[in-house]
Amino acid sequence: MLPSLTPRPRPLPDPRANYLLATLTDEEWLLWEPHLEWTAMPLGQVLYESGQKQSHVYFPTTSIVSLLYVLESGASAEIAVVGHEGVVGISLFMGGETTPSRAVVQSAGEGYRMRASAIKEAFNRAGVAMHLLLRYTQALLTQMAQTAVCNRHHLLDQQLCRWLLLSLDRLTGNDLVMTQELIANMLGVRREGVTEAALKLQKLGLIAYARGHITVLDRPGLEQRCCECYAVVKDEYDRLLPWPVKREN
Amino acid sequence: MLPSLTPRPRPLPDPRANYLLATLTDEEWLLWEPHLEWTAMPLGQVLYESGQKQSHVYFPTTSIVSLLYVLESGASAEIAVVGHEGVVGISLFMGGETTPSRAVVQSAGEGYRMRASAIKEAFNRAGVAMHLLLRYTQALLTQMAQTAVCNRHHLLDQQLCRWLLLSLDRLTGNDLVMTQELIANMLGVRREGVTEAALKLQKLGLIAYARGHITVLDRPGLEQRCCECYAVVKDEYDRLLPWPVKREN
DNA sequence: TTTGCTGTGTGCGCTAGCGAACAAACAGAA
DNA sequence: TTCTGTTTGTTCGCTAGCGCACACAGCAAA
Repeated sequence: MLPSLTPRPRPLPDPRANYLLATLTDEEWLLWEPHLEWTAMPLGQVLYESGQKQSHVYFPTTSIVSLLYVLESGASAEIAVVGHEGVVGISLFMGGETTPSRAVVQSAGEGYRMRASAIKEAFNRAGVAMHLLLRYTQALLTQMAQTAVCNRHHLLDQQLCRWLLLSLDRLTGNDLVMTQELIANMLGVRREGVTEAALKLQKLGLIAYARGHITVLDRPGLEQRCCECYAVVKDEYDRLLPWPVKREN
Repeated sequence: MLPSLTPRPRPLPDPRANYLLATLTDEEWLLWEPHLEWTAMPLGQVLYESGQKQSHVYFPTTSIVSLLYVLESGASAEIAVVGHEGVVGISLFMGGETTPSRAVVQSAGEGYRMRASAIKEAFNRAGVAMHLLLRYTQALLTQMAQTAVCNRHHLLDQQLCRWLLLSLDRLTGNDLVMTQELIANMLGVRREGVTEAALKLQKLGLIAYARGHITVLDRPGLEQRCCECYAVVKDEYDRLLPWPVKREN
């Protein structure tokens, strides 16, 4: 499925399908470009493990990555999701080197990666790129905070809607390849709970579910059924990470 | 109780009771010091409102500040707590200017504040101070993430322990001035739930509770009864925000 | 075809926490 | 003292979600 085996002189998929890479100034881009390495990101790949030193940051283009916390008990919960709008591995430029979370590819696809040393150097030039990365970090922070509140107060149905919408925003098309078991792990709930919630949505005609393949049929309906959390996060991403109006890449 | 009414030529309480201010290099300190303004932080004071432009950052010294999310329904939940180890208002230097959360003084005390323009200027010098603030931000991020997981998976009893310990770490002594009603708001649960949990801890001899006044009697016992979340966050703070060994202020 | 595996649907009893209503203890003011 | 408002304790029915067990459907390999 992935064209990773096909030899190509220069990766065809545009690195600048990633928002952060796309909105670099031309000058910055010239400095970044040589350090970017195309990489396939297959489902389940662990980009970094909790507390483990990270060698690269990843800029997803067509993939989605989940940031997961895994508890001693084995229970887990997603704290944020990263797609083509962001970067995985912020602790490298934030200065912590590691974080107590795990990053797993939740939806297979592609992306670009950059060595730790290169991103640090780029960050420490302290230019527009740094401020871009910092604004992204704040957006991520908002997502995490909203997840915390959502976990506390909202029904599983609503959380599933939020999760579907967040994932959908990071993909092209209306399809998700994702078993209920995996969704349950992400949301930190039972698989049966997801089955139940998904059935409700299906009966409402909002989604169609078939053995690890979800199709969203009625996005507005999904948004309506969702808790406010999705909108808050979305608005904050839009606010903090706007597309420049002047430049056209 | 607070000496805010006593006229004083220069604030006696040391600004450098705040970790971030304390670990500035001497050169940085000279630049920061003129911009720091002593401020009383009474219980319940709102330092910033959700989505509202912030005029200052606050460096608590003897106070504790809660970062709260308030939902449309009126329900709320604390996503992180800031004391003498940190700063309130990171969105100012992160570049977002605002965040969708609210900052409320949870435990009365004092602190220092700095105008938005001054902190931005200090941050944009891109020196050690910037990296210090960024490491703090990462620590805060960890706290928020852990809160999200804790909200999902742990019992109220354990969460109360976590909350007590996190608060205690940010104060001197073993006393907290805090009604169960307020704690419930912070944890995003019912007041009755807190009553029940607090009674359990009291019967175990871990705390003593009396009309808005908690005394921790057995801290190790509290830590033992707590979920792992407290330790994870504590370790991460210690790792990211170490006291310099060479310098002695 | 059988076998086996992976997903999904269902049923059941159980529990933590909710919502609401109310009682009791306490503190400070009149 | 009495009054009043605040804080804490207690009860009761209710529900979302858990843990467990199991049925069944789709699919692929043997």
